[in-house]
Amino acid sequence: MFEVEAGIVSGEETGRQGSREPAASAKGRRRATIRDVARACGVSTATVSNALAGKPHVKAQTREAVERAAVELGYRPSAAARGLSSRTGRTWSVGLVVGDIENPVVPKIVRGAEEILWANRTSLVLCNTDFQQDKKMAYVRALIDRDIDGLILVSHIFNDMEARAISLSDLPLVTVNRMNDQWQADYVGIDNAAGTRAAVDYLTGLGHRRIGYIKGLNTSTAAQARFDGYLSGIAAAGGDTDPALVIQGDYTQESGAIAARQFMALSDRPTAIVAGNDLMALGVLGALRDLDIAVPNEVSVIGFDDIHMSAHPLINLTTVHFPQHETGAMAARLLLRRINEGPDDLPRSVVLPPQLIVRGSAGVPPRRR
Amino acid sequence: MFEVEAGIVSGEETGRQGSREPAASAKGRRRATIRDVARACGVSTATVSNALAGKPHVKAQTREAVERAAVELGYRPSAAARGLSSRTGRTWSVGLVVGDIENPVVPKIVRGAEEILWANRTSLVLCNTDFQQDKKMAYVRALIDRDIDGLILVSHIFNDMEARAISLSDLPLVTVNRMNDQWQADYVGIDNAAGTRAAVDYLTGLGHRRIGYIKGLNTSTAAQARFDGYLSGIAAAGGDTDPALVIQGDYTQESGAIAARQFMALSDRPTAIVAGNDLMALGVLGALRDLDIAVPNEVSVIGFDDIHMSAHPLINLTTVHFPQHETGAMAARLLLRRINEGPDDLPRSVVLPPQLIVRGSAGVPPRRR
DNA sequence: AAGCAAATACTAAACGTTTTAATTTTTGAC
DNA sequence: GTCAAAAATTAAAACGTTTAGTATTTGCTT
Repeated sequence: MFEVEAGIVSGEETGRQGSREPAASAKGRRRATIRDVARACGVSTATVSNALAGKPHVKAQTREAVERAAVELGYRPSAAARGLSSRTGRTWSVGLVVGDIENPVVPKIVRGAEEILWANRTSLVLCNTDFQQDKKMAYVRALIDRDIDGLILVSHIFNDMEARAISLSDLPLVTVNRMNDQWQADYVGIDNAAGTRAAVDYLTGLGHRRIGYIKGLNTSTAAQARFDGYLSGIAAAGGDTDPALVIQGDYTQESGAIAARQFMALSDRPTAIVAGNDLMALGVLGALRDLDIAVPNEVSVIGFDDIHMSAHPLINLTTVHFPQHETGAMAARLLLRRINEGPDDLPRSVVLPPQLIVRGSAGVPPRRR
Repeated sequence: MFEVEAGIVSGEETGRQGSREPAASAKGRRRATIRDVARACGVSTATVSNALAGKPHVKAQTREAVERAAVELGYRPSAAARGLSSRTGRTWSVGLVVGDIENPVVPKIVRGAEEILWANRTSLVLCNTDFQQDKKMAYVRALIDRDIDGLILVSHIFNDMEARAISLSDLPLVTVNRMNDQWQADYVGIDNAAGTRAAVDYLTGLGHRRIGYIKGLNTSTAAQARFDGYLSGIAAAGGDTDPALVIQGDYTQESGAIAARQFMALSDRPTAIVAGNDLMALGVLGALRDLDIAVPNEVSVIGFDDIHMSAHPLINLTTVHFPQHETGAMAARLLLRRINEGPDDLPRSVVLPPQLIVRGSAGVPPRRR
């Protein structure tokens, strides 16, 4: 399946030396500690700590000497020791729990969060759960063991029991894309119902009345809200409420393709299909191409999310834009805020507005035969 | 731009209580320490540590008691304290440095690595550098401060000076996709030259002789190798070596589109275009669609990477498959191996084979006018 | 030249583990 | 019962920081 080649050894041999001196061993120098710096400039570790932290009550001259010695020795404080010691014990790291990093919306959210976190010298521990309960729990436990400062959950929540089991009580927490009725946490997401509603309104405005909908996984509140938007749009326009027009998907491209075939097999086909996300919409487009059904002339298609590929000239999908980058950034901002402010202030919700992006996959319905 | 709604406060007020008892404060119980467990079953911390670590020389009865008390109190060892103490001081976390998490190949690599790391109880600190030198350096420094056990660099390397500056000497290191002549590290990647060569051979086999190539960023050894494969393929088939047939791109879709327009403006157009990656190939396809040039009837297009979208019926891109998941997984395996074995064994290189995936974007060249 | 406050620096404890070396307890043979 | 060996446990010393609390120096006032 693959080749393993012997690599090239560059530079000197790494032979072991007999001595076990802590000063400098065969394999590179031991990392300098604060004590080394203190010793180097004849001063106590406390002074080094204060000097380097920019605390007052340190003579300018001493501070300089310490700083010089620190760079000289290449001293860098150990994050672990810091996290342990300080009364305010921050580890400057947060957990980011996602279901599937390969879902195109996720990297954009991650990127948005990373940007803000990086600017605040906080590092990001990425956890991919495959949407498995136990993996999620195990990951969060590991994160708590690591004393992370906070947690961002993308499309995940905890039920009451889980939250209790991992004694989540005072961990700063932000949920993205998934409302949490049971547990107290900040939230950031979009108005999903309004998004789908805009899509449906656009279609009914074009004259469509028979509109199919492909639902996302029903474990998610977002999926439900998007569906609600569909229902309200259909109701408002007096559209067709045939139950055969709603198919359950699972947010994957394949499930979109399957649903499309199912719709097209109907004796009374829908003239338009709205998908719960772009990935399923892409599946629809693919299936329709395979079936040689023209988009939008025979069937209109609208997605949700506005992933990168939807804008490609060969795809050209009309869709509802979900501000992924901003969502991630906002989640990070809320989290840092809560980490700094403590648990005292009320949980906040930030609801970003979705926006219909009109491209070429939706048009007027075909004339009735 | 967005609405901020006051959240709903659930449950009891979080008013401060006067007392400052360490036992149980207003904001949830303090985390149980090993000392608490020890006290709870009248035993020393050393015994608790040994019992929980499954060390020998602990009476079965004691072990049971300790285990019971541990779960009872919800005791979980602090990772930070662990990393600090133990002689073998492992933190069970590694850094993963990528240039751009939004590039579709990256999440798959990340996912592959995550899978292996998770199975080995190691967590993953994600760093997104935007390919900026200073951000890369700062991130790595932060990682080293965190005492990570090892580092995976995706499409990044260090030059000698950088490596020295962060005293990288004994940090287990795996580079992905980018050979490193100066510094000693494990490597995993694919045979890029062979990949492009296969693509070019396929095209020349179909009769193409005038084949355009869009190079990736020339800072990368992978980009160079892919280009070398093109050159050797052209040479082997006696193809056209017009320098106008090679255009420098930057791995983005936009640069692919620009290059395509440039090729099509030529008086003597190429009959086929090979792109250094799929993203640029998608740009080519988009531009050709905009120009109303048929693929593959007028121009054939081949990409490199085989990102998810390339398989979509509307894209249907012939491309060279780069085993992204396996690459990430292998990188993690190599890293864990080196972490466990220590720096003594020779650096290894794993070279995975690329594979030409024939889809619909390449065909026989149009008949000469 | 003494006295005193401010400025500076230091000592020691704390953070939560693991590990070493020492100590106590148990076991089993005589 | 005695004693050595084996087993179980423990006290104490790390690990590398930060931070109270305390001690020293400095510089100014009388």
